[in-house]
Amino acid sequence: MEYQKELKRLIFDLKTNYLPSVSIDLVIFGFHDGQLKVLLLRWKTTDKWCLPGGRIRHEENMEAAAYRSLRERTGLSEIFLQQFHTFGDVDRYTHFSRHDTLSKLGLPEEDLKEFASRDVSVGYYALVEFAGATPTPDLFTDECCWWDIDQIPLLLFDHNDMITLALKTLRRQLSYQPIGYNLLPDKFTMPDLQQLYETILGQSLDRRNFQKRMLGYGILERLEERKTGGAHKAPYLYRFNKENYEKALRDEILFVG
Amino acid sequence: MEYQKELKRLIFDLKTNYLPSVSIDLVIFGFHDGQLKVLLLRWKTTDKWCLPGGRIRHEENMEAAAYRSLRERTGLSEIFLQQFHTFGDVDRYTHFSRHDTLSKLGLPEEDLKEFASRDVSVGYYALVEFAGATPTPDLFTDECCWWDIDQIPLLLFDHNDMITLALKTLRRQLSYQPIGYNLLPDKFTMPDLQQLYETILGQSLDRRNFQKRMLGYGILERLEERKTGGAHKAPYLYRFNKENYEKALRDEILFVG
DNA sequence: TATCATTGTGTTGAAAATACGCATTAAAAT
DNA sequence: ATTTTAATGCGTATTTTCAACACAATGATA
Repeated sequence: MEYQKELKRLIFDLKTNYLPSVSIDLVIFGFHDGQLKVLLLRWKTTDKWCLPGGRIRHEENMEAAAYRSLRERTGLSEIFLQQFHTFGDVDRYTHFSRHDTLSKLGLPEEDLKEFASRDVSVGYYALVEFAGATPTPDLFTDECCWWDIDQIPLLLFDHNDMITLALKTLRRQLSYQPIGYNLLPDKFTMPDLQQLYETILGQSLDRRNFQKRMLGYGILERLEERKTGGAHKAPYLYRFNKENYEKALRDEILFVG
Repeated sequence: MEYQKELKRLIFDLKTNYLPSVSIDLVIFGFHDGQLKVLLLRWKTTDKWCLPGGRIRHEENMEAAAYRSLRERTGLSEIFLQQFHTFGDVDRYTHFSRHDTLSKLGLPEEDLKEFASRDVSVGYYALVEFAGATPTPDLFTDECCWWDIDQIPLLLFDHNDMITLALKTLRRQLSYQPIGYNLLPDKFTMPDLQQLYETILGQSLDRRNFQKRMLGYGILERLEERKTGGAHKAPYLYRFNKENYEKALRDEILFVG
């Protein structure tokens, strides 16, 4: 059985080359059709979903490990990635037994014992451009795809809690840092940007005040082009001024909140 | 040599009963004489200082492990404790070699190898009442005492960075949560509270506006007593209304910022 | 060419944050 | 005992920010 062999090799690799007791979980946010989405994986031979994750190599910085996992699941690099919390409860595996879940992979009991032991997990959230990502499952999973944030099912482990906290952190971050650089295409309209903010915050904002504030921060460049094709008045296209955008990120200027 | 024996036992205990690869570091803030203080430990037989820390038992929640370490260093429980960041760089041991530092303990080379390997460390910060704490060193350290926040020396490992980030997080927290419950004595004056805020924020605030805002949040109860003894007009004593204080913590109402 | 929904810009009023005035007070100085 | 001093308690203006709303401009559609 080719798969079992590969799995064996993977387990051996994990045991020897990666830090024990610590794992990484990723809440990857995308934005499409006015909806905030999260990338989920379906556990092999089950109908249960979970967050993508990874582990840290012995000679690898933790953040680099998170970026690596992100790249493996989406094909993207150069992405906004932010650590938001580390989860260390013993009973992080409430909804479904971790032992049972892992046994579905067809692991021998000896490996299960070690593998199913308790981990501390560092949570990161990422903001990626929906269109550019190529969702790719890993060896533990059959399927990888986007889910609407308000239609997430009951997930494996404590992953529902992770998404909730990631979103809460993201919303708070919105109040002191700009957002959108990795979520929107290079050129976008003001309504696009506003819809992004509204989706993340879960509330509608006044169109005119929003525009005023955004322009006031000096992180946007208005292009001469307009977005044609849609009905009615054609809106201007904007682009982020990367320099000012990153300065705003550093300085943590107050934003919409 | 009794100490070597005890150290051996400790190392064995750590290897068998605690999670490998993960440690906890604590930035314990106190407030005294108008100064923000941090609790530091002096590494055995050296003049180098570091943050207190600990490890997680296999069947112990991570937060419980942090509380346990906090209790061991200060004698205090029931304390404000908050996770602020997890540090996972490979070269977290820049200023001083981790191998050399650990060898000062008199460890045999075999233990050193395993023990000096790279850890991921979860950082917590705590706010404690200065007067109530009893600083206590551990087996790795000779001395445990408070340092003024602006007189911290070059510390072992990446502990200077940890303090910087903890303080940054604390300052940010101040903008959406009340503070002081575990930093001030039971009864305190408005100037006491203001001085605490000013010290943490590193800037002076208008006395009258500060009072107005604080009273407006409804987390303070003014007592009939006044604080006598000092020169000039005697200020009222206040006490936190625990119920409202904790409600404000939960609701994350906006505060001074 | 008129219609329509949406965009771009400006104005106004309320609310909040900030700056500042002054009488009161308790210890210290005279 | 009286005056002085410096800090407290409470109050009022001023400025700034935020939220609500009005209206002209635009470009595809009918």
